[in-house]
Amino acid sequence: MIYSVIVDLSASEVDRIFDYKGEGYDVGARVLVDFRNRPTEGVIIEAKSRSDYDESKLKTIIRPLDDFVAISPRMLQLCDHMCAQYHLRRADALRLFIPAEMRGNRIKSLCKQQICLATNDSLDVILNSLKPNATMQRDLVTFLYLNGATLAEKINVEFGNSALRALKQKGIVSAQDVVIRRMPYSDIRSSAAGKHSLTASQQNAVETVLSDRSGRYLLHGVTGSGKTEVYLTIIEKIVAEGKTCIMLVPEISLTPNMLRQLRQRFGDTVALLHSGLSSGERYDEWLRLKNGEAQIAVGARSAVFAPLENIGAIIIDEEHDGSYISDFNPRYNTVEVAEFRAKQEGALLLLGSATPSLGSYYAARQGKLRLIEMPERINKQPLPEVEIVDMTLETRRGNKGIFSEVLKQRLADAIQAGNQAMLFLNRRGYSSFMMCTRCGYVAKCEDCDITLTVHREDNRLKCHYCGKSYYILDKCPVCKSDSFRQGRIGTQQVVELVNKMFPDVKVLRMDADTTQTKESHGKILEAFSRGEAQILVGTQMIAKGHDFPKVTLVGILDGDQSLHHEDYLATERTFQLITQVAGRSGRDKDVGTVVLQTYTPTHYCLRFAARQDYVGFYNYEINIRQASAFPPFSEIVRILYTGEKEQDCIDELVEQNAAIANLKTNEPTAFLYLDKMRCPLKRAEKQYRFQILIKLSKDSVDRIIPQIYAVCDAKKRRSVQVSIERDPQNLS
DNA sequence: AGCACGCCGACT
DNA sequence: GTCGGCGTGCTC
Repeated sequence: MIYSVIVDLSASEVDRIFDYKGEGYDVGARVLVDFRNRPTEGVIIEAKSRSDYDESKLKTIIRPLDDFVAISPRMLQLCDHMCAQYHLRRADALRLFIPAEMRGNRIKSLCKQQICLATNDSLDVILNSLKPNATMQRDLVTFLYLNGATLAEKINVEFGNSALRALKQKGIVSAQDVVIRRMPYSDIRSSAAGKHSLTASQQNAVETVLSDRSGRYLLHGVTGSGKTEVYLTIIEKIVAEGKTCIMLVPEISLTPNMLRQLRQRFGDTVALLHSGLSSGERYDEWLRLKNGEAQIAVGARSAVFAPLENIGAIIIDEEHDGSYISDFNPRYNTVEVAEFRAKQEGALLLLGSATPSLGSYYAARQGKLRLIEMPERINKQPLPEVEIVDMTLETRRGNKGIFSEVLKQRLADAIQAGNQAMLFLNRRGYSSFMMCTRCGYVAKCEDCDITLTVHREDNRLKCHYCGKSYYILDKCPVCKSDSFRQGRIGTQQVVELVNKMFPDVKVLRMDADTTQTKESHGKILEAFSRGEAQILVGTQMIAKGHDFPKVTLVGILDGDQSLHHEDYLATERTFQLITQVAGRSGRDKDVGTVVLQTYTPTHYCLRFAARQDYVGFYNYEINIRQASAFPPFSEIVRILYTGEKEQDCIDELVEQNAAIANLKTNEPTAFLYLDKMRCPLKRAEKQYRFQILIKLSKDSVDRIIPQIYAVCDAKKRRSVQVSIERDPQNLS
């Protein structure tokens, strides 16, 4: 038999099929092959009787790598689809389907010694064979008789090693190695959860979704409307019917919360998959799904590749969230992958959000998704009131600070009342740049075209792109002046200012700098939840999904920040972010308030966000998209050229641009836009960056995309990397 | 990716 | 003379 093998090497030059001889292998199995005289891992993607290659030169597969078929036929199909859709290398796409630790033979099953009784005699018989004064041994035997097999480590602690050794010697007990399953967050246990009563709109949502088990739904529910309970009820129903489910949340930090709720309901049938687990945990959880021990997979975007069969439902919470789009090799869109899998399996697909992406809501309006609205919070709590504060007026009144008078007052009120407040600023560090006041020199990263951010805690300048850190400047390297001006305020400085305003109030900060270690994220949130601090300052990290009943005030310090980017997604993102942040306020009995500070108070995005009027925003924005032919009315394609040699990048770009211009002449109506340019981020991590931007009419995409891929595949220079992004989320 | 092959500059 | 730079070609 001839087998087509994809070798596990990530390079465009080996991204093709290599044929090997062998006998008795399954398609989808991982195998070891001799590639270029070195043992290399690969995956069999096809079995055939003939090869196009000279068959006498074929090598033989060395051996199988696992005792099971790692990738199911359906997953191979998905892999094919993704390679065609996103122009991925096979090896990169295949890696998504297998936990990393399986590659390179790195799996270590956790083995521990287990002790059990070696005879079937009754307890009395065993005890009679022991000396009456051997109390430890008698206790241990009794314990094992009552409790059954127990881990040796536990017995050593409770009964001592000598008793155990003596009993082993006598042949009364025996030891064997057992494989222990590592369980992430093992402290989160199932508990007897009471019956959950649903509100009328939750009930309606559940019934609608379950009415068509292979339907596609968009659940639009305002913040605090109880979407999670809808998800859980649906999962309960689907699992009861013997099917499996995938539940996705936007980021790792939100998994413990979702896991807790799932384990409470479904116990050990839940498996967690995300990159924050230890490698052992991840492998064990993956295997539990693979062999059917667990039926529910929960996790961040990679969990969409959970090795489940017979899937009944795929649920994506906060579907608008940018983290569902992988913008790094391999690039893919989780929602699209989920759609493909749901279709394959005849499963239902449920997208949920308080602020659906424009594309999803448009699809729903077009009837491609069934729209379910949950317009009210549970128990009819009002949505928070949003006050827009015009910061230009504050400045004119002489207030140059970052806090408006209104916000200061509201903060003081909240503290006085013993409530909690959150301050949101999407800029970490102390201040955004350091500039010489005499010559205008601004400190930049050596490897990136990025101005360095001042960090006061460790007194360094840091590049927020590559992470490189530098000494803070005491003299301007150009004109030797020692006078500097600092840029816009970041979260570190906000904490400092709040401490000055309210010296007795405890403040916590949550941003990428304070959440470097694995658990720090949860620790900060728990501390705030327990009331250890009254104010939480943070970046967009604090915007998502967390529920703090005592928060009655949310301050958005710079509502404009993400608004005035020139990319077409800026307003959509700003709306989502502000709505999500505002939704943190007033989740319990007290009405929440939100103070939204901005220099452009009349901007439609902020007006709609302040009223939490998603549909109003949608209608306005979708008109703009239609008028300007931006997605979802077209598709943007970006071809990115990166490399350390600037001229090589330019040469490659110019050649390929000519080829694409050629395509355009043949298909003038397909190309709504075509241009080449240096990227706004000119250089990153020592690599120069250039791009071709293309806007394709929706109906021509499927025809044109393969032609564009072909142009890029004809790349000539080895020093240049070419990557293609469909509907890129950031154009930097 | 990773390695061998092959062709030019600056050293013991 | 030769050590070593990295452009080029190839892997079933």
